[in-house]
Amino acid sequence: MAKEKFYITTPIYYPSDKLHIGHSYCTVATDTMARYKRMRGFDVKFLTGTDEHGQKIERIAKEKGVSPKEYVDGIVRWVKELWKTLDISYDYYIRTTDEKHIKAVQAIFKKLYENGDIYKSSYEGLYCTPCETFYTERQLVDGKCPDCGREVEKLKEESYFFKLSKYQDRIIKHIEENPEFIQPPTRKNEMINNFLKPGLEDLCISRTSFKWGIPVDFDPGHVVYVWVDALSNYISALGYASDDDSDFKKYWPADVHVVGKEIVRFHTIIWPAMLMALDLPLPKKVFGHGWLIIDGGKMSKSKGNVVDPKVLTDKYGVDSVRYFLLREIAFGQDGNFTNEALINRINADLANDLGNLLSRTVGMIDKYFGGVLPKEQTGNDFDAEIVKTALNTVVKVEEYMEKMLFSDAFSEIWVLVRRCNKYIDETTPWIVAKDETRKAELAGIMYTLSEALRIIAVLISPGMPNTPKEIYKQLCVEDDSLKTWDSIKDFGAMPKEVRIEKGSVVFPRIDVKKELEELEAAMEKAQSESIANKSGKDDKKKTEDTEIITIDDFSKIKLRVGKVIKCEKVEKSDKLLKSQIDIGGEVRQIVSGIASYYSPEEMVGKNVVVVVNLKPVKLRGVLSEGMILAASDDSGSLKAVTVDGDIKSGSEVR
RNA sequence: CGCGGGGUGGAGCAGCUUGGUAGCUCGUCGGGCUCAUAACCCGAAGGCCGUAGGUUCAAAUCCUGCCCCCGCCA
Repeated sequence: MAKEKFYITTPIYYPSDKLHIGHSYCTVATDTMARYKRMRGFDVKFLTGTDEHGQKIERIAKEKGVSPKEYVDGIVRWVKELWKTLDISYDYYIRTTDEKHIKAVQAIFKKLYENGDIYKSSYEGLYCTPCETFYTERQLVDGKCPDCGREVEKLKEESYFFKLSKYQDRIIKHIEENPEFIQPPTRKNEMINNFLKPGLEDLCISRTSFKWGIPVDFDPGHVVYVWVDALSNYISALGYASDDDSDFKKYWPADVHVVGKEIVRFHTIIWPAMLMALDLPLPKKVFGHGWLIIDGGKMSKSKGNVVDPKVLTDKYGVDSVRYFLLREIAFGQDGNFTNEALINRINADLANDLGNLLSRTVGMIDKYFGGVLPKEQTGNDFDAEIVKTALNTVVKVEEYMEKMLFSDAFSEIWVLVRRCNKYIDETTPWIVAKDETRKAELAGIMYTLSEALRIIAVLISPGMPNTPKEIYKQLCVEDDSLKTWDSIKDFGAMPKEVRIEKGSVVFPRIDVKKELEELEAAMEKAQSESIANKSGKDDKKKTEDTEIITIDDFSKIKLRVGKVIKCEKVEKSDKLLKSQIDIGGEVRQIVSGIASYYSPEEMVGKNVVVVVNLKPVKLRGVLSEGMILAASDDSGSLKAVTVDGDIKSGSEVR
């Protein structure tokens, strides 16, 4: 009998830069679901990839002096490495620059055009000529280009439009009638109230203002603009509109598109409309997950608070990082990411609870039985409780996994882990071991623990692909049939004569304080590199387009010499120093992002230049009443502006 | 302005759809145990569930006003 299919996808990521922990989060979650479904006997297709066209990439490549393709090739190599590191078991990697994809998109575009779902008109938008980019009113900063700060102008461009409005009612109906379609359900209201109810506007789907895209084959000069290009990946990857569309016939429609909450809209409105226009079935489910919040704010490259997943996996191992992402944050909601939370989670759950349980079990079998349990075993009063808990855990985990509630699933597994630790306390094997006549009883206790550990290993395998291998190794589970999901439906599948092979500690305890410092330093390094690159570029731009100001403008800025009398690190911040600065009869507290360049001790005694009439702000909850001037170059170094020789604090700088 | 999310013991969260003992993890304190990775097990302290009203025999849970935080990604 043919296996039931399960088609699951991640978004295709935009490779304008390296990916961060947020992308990893999404991909790890999708991978976990894919692995779970495979274990449950599904014929799984797991797709991920990259969305490689567009103006931004064209521009970055130009700045770097390489072709767009060369540029994305480099990033894609890096992305694939990252997925390898994180043990992502994708079945296919789609690149929008693949020939297969390009052909499919052109075919789709043509079909939509021929069906009358696409028409040619003109697109009017606010255009920044130097940046060659259109912006919407809302994107503008003070009515100017958000990128370079210059004026934008209204400009018309000839474009193709997709008749999104035509499908509005059908989409509303579909969403209303299929409560499962948008997950979690809270996102549904947002879509309906914000976009569908006010009315959909037709969608601009081609551009002439840049070249790096898929050409509209019947109208040279036009390239397909993001939506049709990117969203089509889910079917082009399956061979839609190609010579071999067997995969498409087999796997479409997708069982679930896992996406970030910021793109739920595209997947629940635009994508369904496109599919309706193509007369194809809609995906069964779109799951919008939340964001990882860093320091209370959204993670973004411009904020410089991007977390590099490789730093973490290098230090703590893949399974630990995967476990943290899946367990700490309720899928579908935003969640805080901090190094401290990561380490605490690893210590508490993995080292103390699971790792230690394995270690003490294996240790006792070794110590009391020389590594092999005898066949003669008797049970005890507490066994029933373990069996009940184990079987119940399997059922609960299945329920949660089906709903992609990974955090709840793991939480449930740990109920069993803790129950096992408690079981050891209850049965006191170290006392039983002292009585030679109770050997069978002791062996029974060890068997129960071993079997429970095997079940735990199977349960965690979708989320943690490596740890089970180590557990099986130490418990000498070689038979693959004991590693399947079906094998944990009954307690006791494992042969009674458990053998063990002592191994290394699976999750070593982490010294929180020491590790936190090291980790911050490592992150800091990775970060300052990327910030340096970025600010270097920006600085150059600024020098070039420096606006001329009058002496009056300049005199608005009050600068004074200040002596740093005290300086310390801002708690829980990697970058900030808090200085008390004497600006002549007044001591100001100023917070500055220079901790990577100066130690607090170095700052004390310096005569720095301070902007004294800057509006006070709170940085990380610490009040900053001014700003210390500093110079930085594109190699990433930074030097505070100091005064040549001694001068009274508070002297005005002009 | 509008829209969406959120405000629950020191921290992070669950509970709210289907009103009726406020739950979990970490942290703190006390105890137990010694097989184990200074770990494990038990117990305790700590919450007027943002705020003001309303509905109800009964509200963290439903309704209304207000305050605060986060996001809005064409």
